[in-house]
Amino acid sequence: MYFIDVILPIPLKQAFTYSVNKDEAAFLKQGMRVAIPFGKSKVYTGIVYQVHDQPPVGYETKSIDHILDEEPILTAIQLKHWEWMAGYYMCSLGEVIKAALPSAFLLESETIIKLSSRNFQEEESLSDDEFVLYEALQHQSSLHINDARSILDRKNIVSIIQKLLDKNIIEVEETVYEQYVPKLKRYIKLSQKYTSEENLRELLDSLTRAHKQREVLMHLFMLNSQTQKPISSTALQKKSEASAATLKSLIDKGILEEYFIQHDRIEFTGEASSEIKTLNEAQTNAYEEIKTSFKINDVVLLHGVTSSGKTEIYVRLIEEVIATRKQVLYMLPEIALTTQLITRLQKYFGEKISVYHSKFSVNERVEVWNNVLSEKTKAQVVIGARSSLFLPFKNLGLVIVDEEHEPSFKQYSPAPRYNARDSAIVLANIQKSKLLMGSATPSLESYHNAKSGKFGLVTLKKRFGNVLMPDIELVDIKEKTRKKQMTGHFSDRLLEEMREVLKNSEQIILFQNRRGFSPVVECTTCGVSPQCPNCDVSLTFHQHKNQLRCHYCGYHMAMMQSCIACGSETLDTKGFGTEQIETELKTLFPDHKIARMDQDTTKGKHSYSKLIEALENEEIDILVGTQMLAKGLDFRNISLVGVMNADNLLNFPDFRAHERSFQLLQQVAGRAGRTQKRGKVLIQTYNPYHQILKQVSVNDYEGMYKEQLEERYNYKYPPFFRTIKIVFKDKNLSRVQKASAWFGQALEIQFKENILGPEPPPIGRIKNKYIINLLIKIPKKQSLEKTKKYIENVQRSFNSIKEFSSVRVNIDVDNY
DNA sequence: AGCACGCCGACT
DNA sequence: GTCGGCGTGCTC
Repeated sequence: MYFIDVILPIPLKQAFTYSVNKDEAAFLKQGMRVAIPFGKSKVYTGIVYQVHDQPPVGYETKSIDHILDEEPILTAIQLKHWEWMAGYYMCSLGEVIKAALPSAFLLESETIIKLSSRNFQEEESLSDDEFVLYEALQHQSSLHINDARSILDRKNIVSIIQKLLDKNIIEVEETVYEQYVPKLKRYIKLSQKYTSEENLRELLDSLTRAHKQREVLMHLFMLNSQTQKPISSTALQKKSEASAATLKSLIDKGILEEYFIQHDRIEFTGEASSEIKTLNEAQTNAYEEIKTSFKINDVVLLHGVTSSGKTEIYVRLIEEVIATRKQVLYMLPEIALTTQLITRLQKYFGEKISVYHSKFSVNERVEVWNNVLSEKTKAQVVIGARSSLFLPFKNLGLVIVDEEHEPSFKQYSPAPRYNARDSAIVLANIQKSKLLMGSATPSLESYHNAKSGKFGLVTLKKRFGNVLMPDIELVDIKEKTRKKQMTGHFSDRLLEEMREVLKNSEQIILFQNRRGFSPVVECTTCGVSPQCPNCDVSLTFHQHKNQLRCHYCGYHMAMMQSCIACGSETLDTKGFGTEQIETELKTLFPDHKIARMDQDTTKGKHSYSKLIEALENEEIDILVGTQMLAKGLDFRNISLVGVMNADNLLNFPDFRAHERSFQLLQQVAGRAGRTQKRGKVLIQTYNPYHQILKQVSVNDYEGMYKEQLEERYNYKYPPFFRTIKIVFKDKNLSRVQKASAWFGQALEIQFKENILGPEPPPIGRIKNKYIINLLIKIPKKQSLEKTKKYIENVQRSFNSIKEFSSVRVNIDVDNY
């Protein structure tokens, strides 16, 4: 007897054992996919973990459905990395697999209903619904379970299907199908029998009356003489201006033959056109320093101010690594994966670059995956978002984590709640590869690691081409309001600068860290503002649709005319967002082109790049936007950046709020003046004496670092303490309170004062679930391993308490 | 996580 | 009386 242990993409920690026959056992290897029956009626895709001959005790094994792969689709090294992730982030290996594999690899079964082969006569014995289904099956040979649902227009159809099954009228089948469909491209060639000159002449003579067809043939010959490559049907059609019908009739006559070749969906056809730029002195120094540092450090942090030309240094390093035939992973936050950067890299590396991120279709992802797995040159350099660290690299030489400080490298939900930057360090270590992280504003942890000698540190202080750092000015809007020098949300200083810039026909970016028109609607009579029925938040007003929306659950309703509570029509909007700034701008500068960039205006697939393009072509004078503006955009002609209100950043209830504000403001400021002229940045605030704002205005990263580090030390936060957050959710408030209190007490026995909470987060209810948090602070000298073990034990006891069985518990390791 | 099984209230 | 709501427990 032979068995395989299979990992399923579900949050269960154990592997499942299935029986296989001798041939299967000989064929199967770790990392192949198998379709297996699971539970009463499901078929899942599992990953083979181990093939062995030890029968399990205590249960009967099922046998597998079928094998899905010829070769393993993942490597032993990957599994090792994933197991580390599962252990470190306290989740199941299955959850890691679910996040790691392109969804096209993980098939699930679907129920198909068919008419039974047996003849059935007594139609009158059927109920109405049964008869409708029966009749539908007379016309269609098989039905999808969802089809059946829509035919009957009801949710629960299982009972009806069950009855039909009992009466032997229908049969059901579970089918699994491969989602990945290779893309085939059609090519045309002349049929074999016309290769001889004689036959060919005869053929052409016979076509004297069919002008169109003759034309097509002539063009085919022409194309054939021009290139050795196969002629695609689309190219031929285009050249000869023939219709698909003409082509088809030639094929039908047997004159032409069609054939298909499998193609990758994403293909870069251009050549590497640009020479890699020569580095300036500062860059060369940094480059040399990185290389020296790599000799003793596996991880190096490159701290380079905005637009100091970090990318060129990366390019040089990548070039060097791929020359040794090794693979390179270049990770970026999702938002920075703009076409701008990709085209730039393609110009250097041509078709050696593959892109991998969530905007790509499942099929495209499978192709990149397979190319990496088989070490194709076209995937020698992969540029991608956080999930690209799951790709099956075999021979990784360099990992670059750009914009290392970006919060989007951390996945919060669902599990695995991993930090891609940290996981990449482990990946590089397993792969014996070097890792370079870069940022203009490194995260405190990374900078601390570099300062304390754990990472190498290389600094780049000058902007490229000796462009000056922007001139940053703080504007006190409290005083401006008092002196009545505000027009809407614009101070006289900001307007003054804006006019100046527009006069010189240069461009302006305005930054407002809040989307929507105005977050809150409030009744000035009774003070009530409309709340989301499912979450503990106020609804926000969106002008263009004239509706109120919840950002957490998507609930929306039409904007009301009068207050729901008191009925008076004294509704006012409080706070302000990008949409309102845009509206104000239109009245202030009616002759200028104004655009807005936020989640609402960049929903469409190309809307983002369209906006960027319009900005580059200087079709936009003023761009208003959110966070998005701060990430990796590179514009020539922006000479003024305005921050509408810096305070709502600073007042965020999080231990990183100050660090984040500094980073964000620095990044936004970095958008200004990327050419010779010195850029101007105006930051409007109610509190111009805030330390962080002062530090931003004089570019004092070092000062910010020192001060924040001290605060972290005093308040026991990273990098001095690690934290693990445990989140409890339930739709019953008192039940979560009780459950979290129980859990908290159990932890306190061991960790004493290092347990914070349980306490509800600022938003205590989302999607009708009440939330309570518990935070564990772990001193450096306390073993992380043992701490997690202890938490696991507590959780085990917790799970055995029936009263708490409905409470969801999420554990988030390094929840920052 | 799904998903079936089982028990209890609102209706054709 | 059934339909369909959700709590409970299991999956090799």
